[in-house]
Amino acid sequence: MALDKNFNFKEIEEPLYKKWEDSGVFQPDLESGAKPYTIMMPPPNVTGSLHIGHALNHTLQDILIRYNRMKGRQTLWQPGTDHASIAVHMVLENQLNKEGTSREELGREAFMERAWKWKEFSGNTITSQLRRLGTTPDWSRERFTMDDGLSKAVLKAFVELHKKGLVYRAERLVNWDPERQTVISDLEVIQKEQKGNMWHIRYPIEGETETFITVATTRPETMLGDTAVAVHPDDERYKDIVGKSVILPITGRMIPIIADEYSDPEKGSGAVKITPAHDFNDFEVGQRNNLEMISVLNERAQIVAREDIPSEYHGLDRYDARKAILKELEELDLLVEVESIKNTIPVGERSGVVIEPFMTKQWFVDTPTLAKPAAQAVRDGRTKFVPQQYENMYFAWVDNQLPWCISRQLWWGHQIPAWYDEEGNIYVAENEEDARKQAGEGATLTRDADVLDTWFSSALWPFSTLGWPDKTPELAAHFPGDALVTGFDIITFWVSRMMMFSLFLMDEVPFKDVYIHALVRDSKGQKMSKSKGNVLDPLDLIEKYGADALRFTLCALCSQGRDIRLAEDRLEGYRNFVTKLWNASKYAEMNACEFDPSFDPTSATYTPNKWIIGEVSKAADSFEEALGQYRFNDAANGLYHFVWGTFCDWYLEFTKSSLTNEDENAGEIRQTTAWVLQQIYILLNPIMPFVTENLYAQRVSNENLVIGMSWPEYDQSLTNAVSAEKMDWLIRIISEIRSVRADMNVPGGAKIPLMVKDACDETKDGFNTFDEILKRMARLESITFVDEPPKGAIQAVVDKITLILPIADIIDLDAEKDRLKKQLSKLEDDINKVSQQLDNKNFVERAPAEVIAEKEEQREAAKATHEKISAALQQLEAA
RNA sequence: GGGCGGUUAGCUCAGUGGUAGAGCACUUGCUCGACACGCAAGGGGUCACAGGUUCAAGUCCCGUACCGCCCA
Repeated sequence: MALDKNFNFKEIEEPLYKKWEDSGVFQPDLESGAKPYTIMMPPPNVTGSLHIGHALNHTLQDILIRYNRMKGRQTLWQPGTDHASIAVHMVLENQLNKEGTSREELGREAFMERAWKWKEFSGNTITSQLRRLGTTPDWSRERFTMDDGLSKAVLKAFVELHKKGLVYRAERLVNWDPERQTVISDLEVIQKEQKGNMWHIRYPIEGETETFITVATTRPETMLGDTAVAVHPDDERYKDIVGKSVILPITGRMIPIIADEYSDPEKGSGAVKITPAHDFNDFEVGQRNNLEMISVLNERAQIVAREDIPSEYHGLDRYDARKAILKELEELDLLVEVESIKNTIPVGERSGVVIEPFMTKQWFVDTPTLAKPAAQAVRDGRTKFVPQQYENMYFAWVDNQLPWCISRQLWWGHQIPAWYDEEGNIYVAENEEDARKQAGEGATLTRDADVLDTWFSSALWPFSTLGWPDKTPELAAHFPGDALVTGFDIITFWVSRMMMFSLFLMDEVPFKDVYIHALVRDSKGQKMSKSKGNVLDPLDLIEKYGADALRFTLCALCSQGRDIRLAEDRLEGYRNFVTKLWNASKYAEMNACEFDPSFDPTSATYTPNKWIIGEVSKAADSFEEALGQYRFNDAANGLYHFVWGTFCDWYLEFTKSSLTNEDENAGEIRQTTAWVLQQIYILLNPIMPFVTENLYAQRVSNENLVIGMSWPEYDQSLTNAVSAEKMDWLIRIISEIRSVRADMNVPGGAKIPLMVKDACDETKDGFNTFDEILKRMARLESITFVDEPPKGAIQAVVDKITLILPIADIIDLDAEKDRLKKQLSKLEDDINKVSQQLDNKNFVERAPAEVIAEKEEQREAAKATHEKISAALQQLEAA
């Protein structure tokens, strides 16, 4: 069966993937006793669909997994998705809104049912898309953060943390989303810059007439909750009034003037209003000064009905209240100035709603305590970041932890395992029965209605997916993992929390290496986003160029510490590479290069064969070295260069005519060609699995899948320096002649004679051995050895010999003279440069001997070439 | 404001103290029996700027400018 004209990826990818999946190789053989290799897939959001960032992330993981599987490791790539509390709520509540109902109307149970149904329906989108990429996680072990097992792990972790006092309930100021009506974490709040106003308001001082203190604020509506005015203790202007009170306008409440370093004398009037229940900084001031905390906004960010707040404000939305208050202040002649400023406002990452600092009772994790061992583990090198510079980002976060608020006023998620009795006592337990035991007979218990932050369950991922808290064989084998592959934006959300929870619950780091890859941007360096319309959809790209091309592109562009700018022409280039490999295989097929399992590469005798076999082993070594250091671009480019630049451009050309002429080397060449291709299919398989698997099946054997094969190990003797040197010489001779011909505009088709001057016996031997190759590839009519060049010939120097092309009649002699002069001047520059160094006493005294020797050699070589070229020029000028 | 990264060919980027590299683009020439998604050859660089260390700096150090990111 002959190969098609091109690789028809559209028809081949899907059935091939099925073959892989059905073969069972994705699953680790726990009985094998082989050294485990484990990667925990960062669980994509269950609501999500595949974007180019996922494509990069999963391609890199798949390359590591496929490679290590072939290396014989017991490989587990653990896949799954997380339940994305807030995102799912947003989807479902939008649906309910459209239907004219709400989750409250529906009730918790019915809502959850609906959420599960929705998950079953759309939750598989991303996992099926990942299959299109050709990724090979163990789908049979796919987990979801709300599975029974993982939920059990969440309960266990919560209870364990609570026992040690590392989970607790407290009243604190938190980030509140008034639309979603839930707490969100610091990390989900984005500080957005905007144009705003700074309103300067006068507060009358008690017991004095016409004396005011002016405060400035960007949020006038919170003044209803002011409980102090603060001035700097060193501020002379206000020295006398510290300790007095101001009459808070509109409310008539008396609030003290206090001295606190928080207020900045340089800013505005130097006096600042303090609203501890509505601002994080003011909260701190309040704690320091024992101030009252007055919440004036409810959970919907509406003004509450307090006695000291005039009733017309009750129930007003925060922005309506702002307008009304400003109007009233103006009427009272208390608004002295409105200043236009740039300020930042906190916005919910997902909802886009302005976040409100809100006083409420919530559950917290004592992350400041948990973060200490997590930081130490990286400082000790038990977990390494690659590239290392990302450790800074990790430390910046982990060393400056604030308690992590983990309760969310949502339903979709893990309900907090805490029960309250009628007196408000708290019982934390894995189930109600245990809680009841703690509470004693007759207590009426109600469970906390809130759920946990999704990241709480994700933080357990490296061991909860393996069956923890049970002691399973997979947990024993595959924890801790080897590598975590993720983007830098997830270091804080996820990496640090896995570190903390893993060290606390498992007493071990969750993974040895954290490889942080780049962000994929568009060709102009802009972040891809739907609103900008510059999104490259990986599925479109797969449709257009094939999964192999996409995978190879992402791998080849993935250099460390830089973002990836992805343009479609790169994909085109690597699609061409797929085609190149295809055509080389087709060439082999047409020339009857059939794979011979009995072929022993160490037995090859023909020099080009020995050479290319050695090059295979070098290419494999570089690939392994690069991958070992997570240098994906080097890994990809090394193979690219070997396949295209070495094997196709040189080896196949060297050996072509032996095959057509059926000379004495033809047999070994056929074996070698087929063997090299077979090796290429294997070496390239981790990056380009589809085309290599397909070619292997068609051209080598379809008995076994490449995916399950062993990574080749090459005998050291295969890298043969002597043949490498010989072939390198041959390549340089051919390149030099081709270059001179092109420079001198010798017609491509013209066969010309070559004369060689100063050839030693070894060189003559080389010319004789490769006579046919030289004549064909350099388009030569004849090769002869001479002592003196004829008049008016082109000359070129390679090593110690001079190549002479006596074609005076077809070339422009002046152009040739110019060419030689240019070469001479370049050589003179080189000689001067090196001489300058060699003449420098300091250099000769201090530089290492081998460097000096190298320079001397360079100078000698340049001088020798210079001499030969000057002779050529003289000879030409004499003509 | 604090921190981190970047600045190398037209573009996108490698580069590990010892004479600057790749891919794409560009120019020229090729219906040579695998491949025009190709072959061959070529042009193109003040390595952002200024200073320092060193026998020797794109590479190490300091500063400046600009770009990007993270944190406040």
